[in-house]
Amino acid sequence: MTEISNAEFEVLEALWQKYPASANDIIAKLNESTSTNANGNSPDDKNQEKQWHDKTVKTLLNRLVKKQAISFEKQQRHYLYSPLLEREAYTLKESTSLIERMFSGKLAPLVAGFAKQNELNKDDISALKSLISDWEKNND
Amino acid sequence: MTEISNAEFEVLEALWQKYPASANDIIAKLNESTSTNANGNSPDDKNQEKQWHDKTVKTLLNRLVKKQAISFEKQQRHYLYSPLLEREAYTLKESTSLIERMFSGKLAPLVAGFAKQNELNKDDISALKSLISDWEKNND
DNA sequence: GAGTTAAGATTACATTTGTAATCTTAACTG
DNA sequence: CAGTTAAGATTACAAATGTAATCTTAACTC
Repeated sequence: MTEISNAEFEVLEALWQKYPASANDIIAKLNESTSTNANGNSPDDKNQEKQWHDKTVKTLLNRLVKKQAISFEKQQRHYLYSPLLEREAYTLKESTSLIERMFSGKLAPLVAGFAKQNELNKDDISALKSLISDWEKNND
Repeated sequence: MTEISNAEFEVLEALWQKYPASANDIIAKLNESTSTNANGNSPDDKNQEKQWHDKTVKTLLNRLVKKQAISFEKQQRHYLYSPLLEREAYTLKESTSLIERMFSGKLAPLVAGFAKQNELNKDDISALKSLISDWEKNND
């Protein structure tokens, strides 16, 4: 399958969150501010969430259809899109590819890089421990 | 700084392995077979290591210089290149970026994805455990 | 039913990327 | 020293990508 570009991935993300979805749903989701807006941000602050132009998103939807990453079904005047690609499958593929390319396929060096640069906190560690103990439960 | 493309990254990899290096050193390193050649592979088997054309590599070296990822010093007729970018810094940046984009910045979900698809083996687990215990030694 | 919208389709266009070929020129060679 | 060579510089060019604008036309509106 063809590669999904970064911009296409963001559109897919919006779709994965809720589907089937119309182009407008997706555009709206992409443009809704993800920042905590409940704290009196002034309108001109630096909350520069990228604004997606509707034509841009439609182009990307088209490309995703061509790449068979999403499908659509006609609904009156507009389409309802759905992902054909599962998020988990995609993220695993991308993760694997990065780890393959930069860490000879080994996960530990990636984690080690994080540790070394103090990018790990207590939560990360306990999450990892819990994953490990799960793994050990299933592989003894 | 500008982004490093995939092909550029492979050239950088060759340079990181040994530098300073001439263009020819780098081309040679890129083209040396990484597969286990000690087992009587026939010459026409499917060991299709990508062959790098020298012009291609030189273009990429040029682009890396422009992107300030590598430097060079003139040496008689040719140049000796060296990385300006550290491998660890680069891989950390890329890892962080991927984790940011697909896992909300959390490392655990990436690892969980691996675990779920049976991409983890005993070695990975013990490497992770060892990283964790190191981390805990330094953060108590 | 005629006119207006608005969805999606098609076209556009600059940049980046992969992949080289050609050009310049300093350096080796006889 | 003149000729040849080979490094790096410059140019090339198609495909992918980000980012839209324009075109078509089916569907609402009056």
